Amino acid sequence: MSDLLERLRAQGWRLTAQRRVVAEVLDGDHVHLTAEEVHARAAARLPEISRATVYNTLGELVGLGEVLEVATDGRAKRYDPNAHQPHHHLVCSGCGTVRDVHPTGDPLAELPPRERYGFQVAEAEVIYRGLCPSCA
Amino acid sequence: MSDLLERLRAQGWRLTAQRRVVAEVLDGDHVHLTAEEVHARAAARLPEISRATVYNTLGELVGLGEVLEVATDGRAKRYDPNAHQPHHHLVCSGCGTVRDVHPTGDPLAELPPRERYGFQVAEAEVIYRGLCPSCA
DNA sequence: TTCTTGACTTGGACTCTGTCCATCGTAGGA
DNA sequence: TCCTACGATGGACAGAGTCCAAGTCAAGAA
Repeated sequence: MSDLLERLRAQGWRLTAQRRVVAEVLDGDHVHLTAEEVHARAAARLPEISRATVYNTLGELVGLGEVLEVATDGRAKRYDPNAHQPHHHLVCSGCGTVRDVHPTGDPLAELPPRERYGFQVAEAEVIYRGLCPSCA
Repeated sequence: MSDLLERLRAQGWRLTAQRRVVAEVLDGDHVHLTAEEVHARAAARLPEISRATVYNTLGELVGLGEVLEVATDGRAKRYDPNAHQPHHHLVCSGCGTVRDVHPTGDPLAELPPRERYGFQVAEAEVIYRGLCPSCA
């Protein structure tokens, strides 16, 4: 986590209380918060923090490759701090819980050239859907 | 297409001009329109059709399994009439164009039991991202 | 330590996507 | 042809996210 703050600082990021709190809120495993959730948790520590700042900061972290944006449903995007280890997502259709998962095989390698339509394919994102133990 | 209308009628669907136009707009291959786009095209043929009706009809078609909902970006959902042949999607990060693709291998089979966290996994959805020939 | 300045934050207005609801219209069976 | 329940309408509303003008402050300079 402090690694993250150091890396950001090294890239010329100005370190403000707001940015620090947002980064701290995103720390941990299997964290997939929506922007509103990030704002709520950040506001618990820094009550004056604004929604706009949370959106700005999340957008910057995504741009810097430190956080991933995941659209698990048609609703709010979720933010995943596990950006340096390749993985995919398992989502509960009932409650929306998200887990990071590591399938065998590489989906990118499984798309034959003739199925690429001349695209320069850069990445593959897999979302598994099902019911979690509590919802089943 | 008329097959679709027949199937729907067989399921007790009341056939109105509005529903027919929405179904017609969705006819074809590699069709991935947003609700607004469906509305615009439907309104070209039936000017009085309302947004609410388009949303209702799309929702019903999805519920009946005749159309798939695809969230390719954080923005509007897209509606894919190719619901009876399993496939995934290739999305251009530049212009948002979507193509249906058929990778080899089955992503579901590639998720080991210990990576399922007790979930009853029902489906896997793969989105390939890259740049289309025009955007590259 | 204090000053300076440009980057950052704020909050409110705004946009986009989608849902809801009361009312009106009509498909299709009797 | 008539009836009526199902479907359509449009306007209000809600959720998620963006934009902007004005105020604030981190961090380098003196």
